Amino acid sequence: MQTIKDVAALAGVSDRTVSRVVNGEPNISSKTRARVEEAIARLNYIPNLAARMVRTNRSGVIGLITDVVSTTPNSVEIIRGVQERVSQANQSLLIANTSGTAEGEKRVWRTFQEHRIDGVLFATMYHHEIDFDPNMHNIPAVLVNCFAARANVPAVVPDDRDGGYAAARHALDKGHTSIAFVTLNPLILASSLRREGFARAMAEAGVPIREEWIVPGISGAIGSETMQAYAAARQLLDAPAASRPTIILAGNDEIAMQCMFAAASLGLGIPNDIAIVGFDDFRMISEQVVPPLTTVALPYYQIGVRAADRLFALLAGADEQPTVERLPCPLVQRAST
Amino acid sequence: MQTIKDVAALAGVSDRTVSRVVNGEPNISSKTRARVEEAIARLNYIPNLAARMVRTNRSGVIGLITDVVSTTPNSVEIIRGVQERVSQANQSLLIANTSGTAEGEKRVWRTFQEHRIDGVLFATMYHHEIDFDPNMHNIPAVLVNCFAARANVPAVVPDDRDGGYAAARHALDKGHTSIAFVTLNPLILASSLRREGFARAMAEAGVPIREEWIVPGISGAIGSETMQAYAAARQLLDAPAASRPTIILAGNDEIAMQCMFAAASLGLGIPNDIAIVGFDDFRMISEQVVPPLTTVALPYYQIGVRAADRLFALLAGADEQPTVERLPCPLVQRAST
DNA sequence: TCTAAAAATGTCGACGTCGACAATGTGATG
DNA sequence: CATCACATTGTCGACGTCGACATTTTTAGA
Repeated sequence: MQTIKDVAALAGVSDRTVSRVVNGEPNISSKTRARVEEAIARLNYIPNLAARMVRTNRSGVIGLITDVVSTTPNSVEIIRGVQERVSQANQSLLIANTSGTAEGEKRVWRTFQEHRIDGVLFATMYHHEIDFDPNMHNIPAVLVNCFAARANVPAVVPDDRDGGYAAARHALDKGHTSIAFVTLNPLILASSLRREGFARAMAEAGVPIREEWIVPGISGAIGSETMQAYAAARQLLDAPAASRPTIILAGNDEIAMQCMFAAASLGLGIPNDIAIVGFDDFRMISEQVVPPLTTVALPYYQIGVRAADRLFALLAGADEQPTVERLPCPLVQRAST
Repeated sequence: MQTIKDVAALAGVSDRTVSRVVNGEPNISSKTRARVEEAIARLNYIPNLAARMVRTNRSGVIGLITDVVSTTPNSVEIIRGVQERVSQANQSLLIANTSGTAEGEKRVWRTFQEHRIDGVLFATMYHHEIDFDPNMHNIPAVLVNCFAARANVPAVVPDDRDGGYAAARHALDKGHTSIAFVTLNPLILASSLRREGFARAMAEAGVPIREEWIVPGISGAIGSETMQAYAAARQLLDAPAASRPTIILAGNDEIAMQCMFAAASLGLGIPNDIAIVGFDDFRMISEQVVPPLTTVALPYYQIGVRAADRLFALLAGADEQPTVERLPCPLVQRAST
């Protein structure tokens, strides 16, 4: 592999001058620059980042730790968003996942430290609170889709409350007042947040909430939950038109899909007999069900972008106050409402 | 950050001895090793990979190039499989994607070369033939979910033909003879392969193929295709019981899902009135539709594992003959058949 | 006990790059 | 034409590690 010295020899200058050209330093005569650049091109020289790093002690690498997020389809978008910014900043992205185990997490941190990464993004599959001590690893970090319990760590999360509000608001705007809510597992943070937003919108509109129409579509301990949205929806819908809901807000798109199957099994048409609103905007479902699903989009791509931005700001010493940043969840209107 | 010399000083040995301990070299007295290890632990010393690399000229980093694969949910499993092996081998994984553009691909290769990665996995979203010249970049490479047109490059792909065969075989085993096939976009390689497998199973069983029951569920130029599985399935199923198929094989799980909606819209029960077999085993769909979907699983995780294995073999100089390796697509039985 | 082989440890320098500083070239000014 | 400021280029060595080789210590056999 060619080194900076080979280039220097060919161009007839010192290696230091080549280094200056490569790094775009000022005060190079345009004639010299041209000669060096030609030599670089001719030799197909590519700088050795490792050597640079040994010298400068900055790696230009950002680490992304995921619990199992890189495994879960809906949050792959986070990675895309991060990558977008990382490559814009001419840095590289090292991805590792902990498999959700403490041992795995230890291994990952070690790898990152061996690489002397400049900063870390820590992403989780579910939006939830975690126990994260930023001082433990001594590497600038931004949390993604989660936030720190004790410490003050910058974090970027979806505004689930806002999303729940948007879903309910949409139902109300469409003139519905008989509104059911088939929720996520109540143990999940997103579940309560979305429900809060829902409740606020209902209160604002002065529409009473029918508690018996708020039922879990998923339940059980995390990690071994059961899906029961189909049964729940059937029970809600198996009633005379006058005494059943006219719209179902679903905790996520899978729940919404099961609700659609339930409606179909009862011969109810969507959206005329029963309207349905999903959550997450997981395209493979929301765009492919029949009819396509109106749903609240989780801004995963944007979350990735913002998280990367904030990390770079942190690295640049921009004194961004460490806070939890909540990104809005916009409603995507399709044919199910 | 602590260096090997700090450790050496604390342990009262030479830095070279510490290096030997760190790298597990033989011929170290257990007493010395213990002293060194204690010093390492006490100082929380972590080796500097960049420095090691400058010296040894091996980076311990594998690059994964994806076109947009890291974006697509179903093949995230590839990444998981790769990561499994990479971390087992104590290496790191650098992931980059080309966004599908030539410019992006160039950028990614440059990044990889700057990092002096040891080898590359090149993964694509769709199983298809690509134009890949292994000599161009001069880095050992294994193709994933694609294969090289001209050159002889090791590749790992799903055996779509085998999968099509498995689906048809399953239908036949269940006693069906009125078998319809709602296919992928015919322009896609997987589409023809799956269909070939289907045809072979039918021929072997001596069951004639009804050409009018083989209809595309997706069509249009790649990148701007339209989904029409729902309409296609309705047309197939909107007929008296005697003159309609008893089972539909779907080109993928999304198509299968649309077929299920079509069946429901006609008041047909699954699997009694009409059975349905999917393809891909994309869990978010296959496990959540009602009833859960019998489907042919794409072995993405295994593909990732094998690809990584072959790359390491290549790096170790094991003269694995460069061939396309096809991994089987097992049928997953659920309630839709 | 002595000797040779094997085991354990140390010394030195190079890997490719860039920071610190030195040296040279260039042009403007008086 | 001397002087000075500034632009341009070069020299040297260090970053942290490990390969090559040298030296010292231990072990085994006679």
